[in-house]
Amino acid sequence: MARDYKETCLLPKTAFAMKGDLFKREPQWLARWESTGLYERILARPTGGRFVFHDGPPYANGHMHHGHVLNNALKDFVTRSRNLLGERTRFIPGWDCHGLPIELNVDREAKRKKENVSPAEMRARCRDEATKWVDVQRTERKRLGVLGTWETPYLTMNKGFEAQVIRALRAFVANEIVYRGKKPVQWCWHCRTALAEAEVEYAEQHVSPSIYLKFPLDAVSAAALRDKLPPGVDRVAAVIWTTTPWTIPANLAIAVHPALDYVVLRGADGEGLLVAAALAASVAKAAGLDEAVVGPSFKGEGLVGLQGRHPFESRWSPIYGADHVESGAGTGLVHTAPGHGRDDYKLGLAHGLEPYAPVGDDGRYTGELGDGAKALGLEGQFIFDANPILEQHLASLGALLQKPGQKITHKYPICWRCKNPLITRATTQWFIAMDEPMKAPGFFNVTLRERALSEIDRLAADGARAETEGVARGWVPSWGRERIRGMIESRPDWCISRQRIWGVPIPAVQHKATGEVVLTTELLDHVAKVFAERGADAWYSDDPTVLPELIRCADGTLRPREEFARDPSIIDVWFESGSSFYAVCEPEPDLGAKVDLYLEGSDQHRGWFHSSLLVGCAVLGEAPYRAVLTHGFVCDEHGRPYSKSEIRRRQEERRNEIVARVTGGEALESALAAMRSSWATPEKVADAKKRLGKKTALDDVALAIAQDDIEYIPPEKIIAEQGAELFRAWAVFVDYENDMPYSRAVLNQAIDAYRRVRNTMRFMLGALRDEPAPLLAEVTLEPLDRWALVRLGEVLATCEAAYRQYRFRTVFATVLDLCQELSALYLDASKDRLYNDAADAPRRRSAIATMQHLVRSIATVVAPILPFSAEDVWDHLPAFAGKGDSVHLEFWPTVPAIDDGAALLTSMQQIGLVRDAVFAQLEPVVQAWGVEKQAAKKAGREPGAGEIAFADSARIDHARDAAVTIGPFAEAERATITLTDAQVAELLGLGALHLAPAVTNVGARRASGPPCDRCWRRRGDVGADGLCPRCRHAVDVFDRAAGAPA
RNA sequence: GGGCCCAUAGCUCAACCGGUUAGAGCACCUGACUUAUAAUCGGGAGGUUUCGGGUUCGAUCCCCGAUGGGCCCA
Repeated sequence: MARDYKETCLLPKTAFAMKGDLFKREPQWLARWESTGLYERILARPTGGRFVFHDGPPYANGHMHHGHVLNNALKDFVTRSRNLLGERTRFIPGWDCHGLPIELNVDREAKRKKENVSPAEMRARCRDEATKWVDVQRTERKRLGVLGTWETPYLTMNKGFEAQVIRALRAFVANEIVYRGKKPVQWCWHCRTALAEAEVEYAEQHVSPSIYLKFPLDAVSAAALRDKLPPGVDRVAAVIWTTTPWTIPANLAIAVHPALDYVVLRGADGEGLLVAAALAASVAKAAGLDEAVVGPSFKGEGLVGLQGRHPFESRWSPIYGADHVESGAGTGLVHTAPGHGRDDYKLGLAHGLEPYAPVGDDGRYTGELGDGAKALGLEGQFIFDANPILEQHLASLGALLQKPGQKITHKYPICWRCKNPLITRATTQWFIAMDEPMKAPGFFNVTLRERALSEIDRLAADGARAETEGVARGWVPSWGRERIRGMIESRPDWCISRQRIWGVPIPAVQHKATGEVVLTTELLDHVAKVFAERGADAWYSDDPTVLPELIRCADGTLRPREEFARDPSIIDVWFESGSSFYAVCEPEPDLGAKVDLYLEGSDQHRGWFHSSLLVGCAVLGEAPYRAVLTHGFVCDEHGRPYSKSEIRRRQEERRNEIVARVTGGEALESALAAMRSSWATPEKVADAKKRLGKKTALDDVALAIAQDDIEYIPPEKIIAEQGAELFRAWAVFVDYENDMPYSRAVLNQAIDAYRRVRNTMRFMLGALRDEPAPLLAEVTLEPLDRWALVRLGEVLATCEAAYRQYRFRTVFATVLDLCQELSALYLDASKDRLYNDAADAPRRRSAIATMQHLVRSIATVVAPILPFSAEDVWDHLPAFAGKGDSVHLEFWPTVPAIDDGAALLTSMQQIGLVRDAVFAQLEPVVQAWGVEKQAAKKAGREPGAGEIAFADSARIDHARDAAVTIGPFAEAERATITLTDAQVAELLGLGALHLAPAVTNVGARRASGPPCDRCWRRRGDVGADGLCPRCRHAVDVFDRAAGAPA
């Protein structure tokens, strides 16, 4: 019996596991990186440049959700890749700690315990609450593998940060664009505070009253419309439509669009109803009229200057022209209460109307109400409770066009925190003027809005320039410009005050006697110093030294601080986070106020990017960032936002559908099939039916199916069960510029891609067999190896460019592509020399030197994306000169120049064509062999009894048994292939290949001679011992090394 | 209702300026191998580029409109 030569073959050998077991092992790497000070060591490396990245602070409340995790993964890709490319990049994580959600949590807890808490104590509790969540989120963010200064993050509640916020505010004051004014703001009567734009949410299905209300025109006004009346009409009323009857007591005017067409509609009892022509029919319908009889139409400008009588107050509501009036819904005449609406306010401002808002902090009417409303007993009444009272009253006055009690379901603003409906209410607040010239030296009297807009454009222009250099700067993607521009263009003045406790106080003071309010740079300078030492809590202490001894009033007189009271408002948290570049980066000589990159979700065009831009423009005179990169949102496979509540809603929807179909008589299978359930495998259906048979309620079974079908996979579950690396692989597998699909199926695809890379690395590590490999310079490279290195060079160039443009997907896809190509071609073709050549054979040395270089380079390239696995590879990569203890200490890999690189690429391109032709020809043969083998197995006989005929009738079991002749080749084409026929044959896994210009097609026959017992190749040179000379030599070498001849 | 964006194979993504027959991978079907084996290699099928118009010699790409979806606002 022949010797089993398997042990003499140098088969792959490595301790690098096929299975990552990442979830178990990641914490070990994290611990190691921390204990060896990896982050500091990365930064300590000598580099040519530096890159300033600035973390946008997540809110320190609750656990991290998918969006946060994605965002953190992308940020880590940035930090790690810039460091890899030789730009020293720090990552200082931060948290947004002040603000309403935390305060409300603490408040709720205090109320539950019926405690009366002082502001100072309240703030202390809020600080504890914020600290608690910072700790939770820090653990979660670190677990993802994000590298950074986790022990010294920046917190907006830190003393130094608070002081810098005051200094940022100082810059606005110095620019003379901070003012106090009464303006309508979005107000939450429950939380008793004004809300920022970003704090407002919208309820989709809010139910409001819907009333059409008549304002009878005075005699003069009616006379002006005399020739517009339809027959049978003798008097006219303007008709408005509103969903907020509670604002009627504050009505001061009616708005029409000057360019819109209006008509008088004949109402009941000969009353004329003034409405927009386009809406006459719908108003008639609402009023219960059988038909819409109208007079001649006329432009709205003809109405300007007329007036209607308020239904229950003794005053007139003048009609004004306004562009915001629309003809899409309502009546085309808009009820205007300048104290309760933004457009209303603007219109009132233009015509000298007060922002009249007789509603208090708590949403109850105040004594400012008119006599008519007071007579109704509305004073002290909660406004939403007043709606039906008002409606009833208006109906009794005959002022309503429709029957009372009509409702409308529409989208309505609600408080982000308590979810109660918001109201618009004029209050006294601190504002930053968007359109006042900035007066500080160096700001050239440009308004904040103008400066912000010009900065947006400057960034865009710079981005376009950078693009031609293959770098990403400015707005990335470029439509970010359009988006933020629209917002800055149309935004109102910035309301920066909030009537809450947990935040940075607005350090203004009010003179107790005169009522004068003071907010000066002098005052702010003093307070900033105090906050820097003692924190903003000082504002809430009794200590008088928080204020300067003497405070300068507007007339220049200095008054003692005892005469002043401190402003109880705090600053909008968006102002704080918008100042983060100033608080975190500006003071560090290593960083500076100009940040290279901000990276957040596209919602931050209104949030952090926006507030940072405004603060930057008033503090620095320019945008604080050079590039703004945005990502989309995590969605399910239908493109819907991926959140726990959304998924639960869809699960219930699905359950209901299942229940409805089954109770409707449909069989479970067909119901599921009709619903295209991916879940409905026969086994599962059978199981479900069994459960139904056991009298489990249909509801429960259906819900179980739905929950299985539409699965909610929290990020911590992926991380705990599969590893953070796989979440990172997902993040890089989908396109973050758009919405990112997230589901079990997509995750599995990302995991498969990851495995592909991992296995390719594993094979090459196996080829190295845990032994140091020769360096490239120490071997004579085979053409195939030179080709692999040329390909590596191409991949490195692509990946470097991609990293510079934050196209992480491209990096991963390119590496994955290389792995596929190496696996199918290069590695497959190298197996023979790796396994069967003698250990020190030049061909084999060439291969392992190349593979060592490939592994090392690929691990380094993917390290920013897959830091754990890259480190795993590095750990298993045999030592070489200059090898550091972590892949993350590496710089961007290089490849030696390959002289005949271009020729090799051309060759491989040609060989690709040859390959396609050969495999296509061989396929039916191999296929037939497979069929024969299975038939033989079934019949219980040896395969091959019926010979597979091909070409010269010799059987071909495997491609390596085939000797192929392929043509036609022009001599010129053949000349572009710089490899020999034997080399090409090996590359394709063929026994032999002859590229013959003269032949007109592909021909294959069985390679001649018996196969070598060891390497199984038919080369026609097998000796009497059953081995080819190459294997004979290899076995001799092996035996000599083993010291024992067989 | 408004601003910005997205739509290519069952899924995730490609396709330089408008230019040959729209490409990969996964999944699917199928074969090989047992010397990468919870691995690897070969082959196959799969597209009216969401729909409707327009510009052009030529449109996935440019323009207009519709539909569906997202973010932000009202």
